[in-house]
Amino acid sequence: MTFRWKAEEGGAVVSLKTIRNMEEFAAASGLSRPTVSKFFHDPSSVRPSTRRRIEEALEQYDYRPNIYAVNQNRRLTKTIGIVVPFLADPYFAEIARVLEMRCIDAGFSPSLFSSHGRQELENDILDTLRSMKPAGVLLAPLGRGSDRAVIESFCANVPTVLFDSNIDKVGDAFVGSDNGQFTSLMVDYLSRTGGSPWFFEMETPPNPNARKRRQGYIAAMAAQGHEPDITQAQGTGWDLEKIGYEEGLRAIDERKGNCGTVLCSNDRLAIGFLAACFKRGLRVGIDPQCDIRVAGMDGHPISKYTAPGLTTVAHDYETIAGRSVQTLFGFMQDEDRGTQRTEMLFEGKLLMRSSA
Amino acid sequence: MTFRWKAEEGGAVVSLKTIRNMEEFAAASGLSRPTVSKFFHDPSSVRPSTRRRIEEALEQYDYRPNIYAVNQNRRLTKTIGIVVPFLADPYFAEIARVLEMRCIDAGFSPSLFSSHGRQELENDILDTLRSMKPAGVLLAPLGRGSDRAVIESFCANVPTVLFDSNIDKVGDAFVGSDNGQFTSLMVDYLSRTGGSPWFFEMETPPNPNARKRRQGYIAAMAAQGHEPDITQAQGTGWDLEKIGYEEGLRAIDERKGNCGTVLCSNDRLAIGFLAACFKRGLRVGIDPQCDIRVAGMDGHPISKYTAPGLTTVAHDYETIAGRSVQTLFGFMQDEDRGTQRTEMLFEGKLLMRSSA
DNA sequence: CAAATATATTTACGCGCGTAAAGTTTCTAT
DNA sequence: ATAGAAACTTTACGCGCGTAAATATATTTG
Repeated sequence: MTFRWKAEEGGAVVSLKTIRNMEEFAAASGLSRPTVSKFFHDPSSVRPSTRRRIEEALEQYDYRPNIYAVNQNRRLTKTIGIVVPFLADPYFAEIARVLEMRCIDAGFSPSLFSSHGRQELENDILDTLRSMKPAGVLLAPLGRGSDRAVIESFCANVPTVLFDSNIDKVGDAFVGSDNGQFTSLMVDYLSRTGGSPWFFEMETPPNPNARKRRQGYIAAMAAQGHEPDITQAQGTGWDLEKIGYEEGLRAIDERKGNCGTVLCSNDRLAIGFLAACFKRGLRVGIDPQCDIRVAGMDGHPISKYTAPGLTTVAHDYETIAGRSVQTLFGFMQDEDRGTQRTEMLFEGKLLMRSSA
Repeated sequence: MTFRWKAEEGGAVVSLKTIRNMEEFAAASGLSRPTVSKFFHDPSSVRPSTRRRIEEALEQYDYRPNIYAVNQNRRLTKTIGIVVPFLADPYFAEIARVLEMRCIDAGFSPSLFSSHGRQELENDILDTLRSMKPAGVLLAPLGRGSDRAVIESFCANVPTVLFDSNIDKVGDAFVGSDNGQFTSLMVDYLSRTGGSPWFFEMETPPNPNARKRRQGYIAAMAAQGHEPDITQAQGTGWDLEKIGYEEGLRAIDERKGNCGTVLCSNDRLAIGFLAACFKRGLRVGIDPQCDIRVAGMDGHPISKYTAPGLTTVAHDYETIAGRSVQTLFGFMQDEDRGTQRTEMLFEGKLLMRSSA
C-alpha cells in the first residue's frame, strides 16, 4: 500500500493513502460505495451533509472515477462528438471553439475531430465515435466528399445534428446559414453602391455550400434583370487563399483590368484574390478612384484586417452554435427521434468595409 | 436475441446475429475469445489462417471491441493527448493537424484539446487527460498563464513532450523554435536590406515565446552596435490582429510617419499592423518609394497573401511536429523516463516577400 | 513418423463501476 | 414522540475484456 505525506496548514502531518478506486474512496469518506456512486452521477441526489463529506474527501484525495469503467456501464456517456471537415480553416476553428464551450457549460465532455478533408478519415472518425457511445454528435460533414451511406447509418444510431453542410434527409436536424440570403444580400448591396458583381468561385469547391451560393448569385442577378457572370477557378482541396490568388491573377489578366466588382464565393478565396489585385497593381476599394471592388462571404476572423478591409457577409456564429447544441440536446432526450427532421437556416449580417 | 437478415449476392439469405461482445464474435468466427483478444492486440500474433478467419468474420459482422472495456483493463491506452492553448489560432491549428496525422499514421488515437487561453480549462484538460491513461501527451502550455504546479504534477505521471512554449524543467522534453535565431535572422536581414528595425510587440503577450523574441531582438541589435527601439502594445488575450491594428495606429501616429522598418513580434500582430498602415495611407514594402517596411515572425498560413506579402521567419512545422511525436514515442517506451530532459530548438526559415 | 515447438482452448479471476434488492438508520412531519 | 418517508448500508451480480495457467491440438523439424 502506498502512502504519501502531506503537510497540513497547521503544520500537522496526515498520512494519505493513495486511492485506487471508488471502494477505497468511499471508505476514506466514511460512506458506502453506492452512495458515492450516486453522488458522482448527480451531486444533488444525496443529502447535503453527505455531499459535504464527499466533497471534503475529494479535496484531500483528488480521486476521480475511472472514466472507462463508468462509460462501460452506462448506456450512454456524457461525451458529445464534434466533427468538422477541416479544423485548420479558421471558420471551423472558430465555430468548433464556440461549440466546445457550450458543451462544457452544459456539463458534457466535447470530443473534437477533424476529417482533414479526407473521406476515409471522416468514416474512421464516425466509426470511432459510434464506439464511444456519445450522448450526441455535432457533425459538419465533408459534403461533396462524404460517404452518404456511412453518415446515414451513423445517424441512425446516434443523435446527430448536422451543421454547416446539409445532407438531404440525413441526421435529426440541420443548422446552418442561408447561403442564398448571403448572396442575394451582397448582390443587392453591391448593385446599389456601384455595379452588379461578377462571381468568382471554385469549379470543384470542397464545401457544398458553394453551390447554393452560386445559385443564390444567379437568382439575385436575375431578380435585377442582369445576366450572371461567373468565373470558375481551377484547383481542388482546402488551400483556398492559394487558389484565390493564382486563379485570381488569371481572371484579372483575362478581363484586362476591366474588373468592376467581384463577389468571391468565400472570404478565403477573396483574401487570395486581394493578394492578386495587389500583385497586379489594382487599387481595391469602394472609392471611385479605385480599379476594382472585392467582396467576400463568411465573416472570416481576419477579413477585418485585410488591406483594404473586406466587405463580407458574416455567419451568425453564436446563434448557429447555440442552436446546434440546443437542438441536439433536444433530440438527446427524445425517445422517438427520427420522426421529424428540422432544418434551420440563419441569415448573415452584412459587414460594410472599404473593399466594396 | 436479435436477428437481422442480409441478402447475399447469390440471392441466398443468411441470418446474421447481432454481435454484442467478443464472446459472441469469437463464436461466430469459430474461435475462442482469448485468441480473438490476442488478434485485436496484434493481428500478426496469431496464425495466418486464424487471422484470415477473423478478418472474414470481421467483414460480415463489423464488430469492434468495446473501447471502454479494453481501456479499463490496459494499464495504458493507445490514446495520445494533444493540447494546444488556442486552437482558433492558425499556427496551432496547423501544427495540431500535422501532429494528429503523425499519431494516426503510427497507429494511435489522437485526442485533441484546446485550452481556449484559459488556465482553468488547461487544468481541467490535464485532469481529464490523466484519467484517460494516455500513452503520452503532446502539450503546448499556455505558458505565462499556466499553473506550473498542475503541469508539473501531470508530467510526473504521464509521458509528456512540451512544444511551442517551454516551461523550465517540466516534462520529458521540449521541442520548439529557436526564437532567438528567428529575431537575429530577421534583424540581420532587415539591416542589410534597408535599416535596422524597431520592434513592435505586446506588453503582456499571451505566449512566452514573445519574451525570447524581445531578448533576441535586443541582442541582435547590440551585436550590430545599435540601440534597441521597442514599442509595446497594450491589450491582453488572443485577439492579436485587433491589437496589432489598434496599437499599430497609435504607434504610427506617435512616430509621425517616420517609421522606417518595423519588426512585429509575430505574424498576427503584423497582419493587424499592415491594416493600420493601410488605414493611415502608408505604402508598405521593400521598394524605395514605400513609406515603411513591415516584417513578422511565424510563417502564418496567410502571410503569403497579405498585401503586400509579409516577409517573415517561418517555423519548421513539419520538423517540429515530427520530432515532437518521435521524441514522445521514445519516452513512451522508456521505463526510466525523467532521468534526462532534452530540449530541441529548430531554426526558422526566412521568407523574403515584398513587405520588407 | 515421432519429437519438439508453436498455437489454440478451457477455465478462471480481476478490473472499477452501475445498479438492483433488502435491510437499517436518519430525517421530516404530524 | 412516532409513523412514514428519505437516505444510507450491505450484499450481490453484471458489464466486456485482459490475462494467466493448464491443457489440448496443430504445425514444424529432423
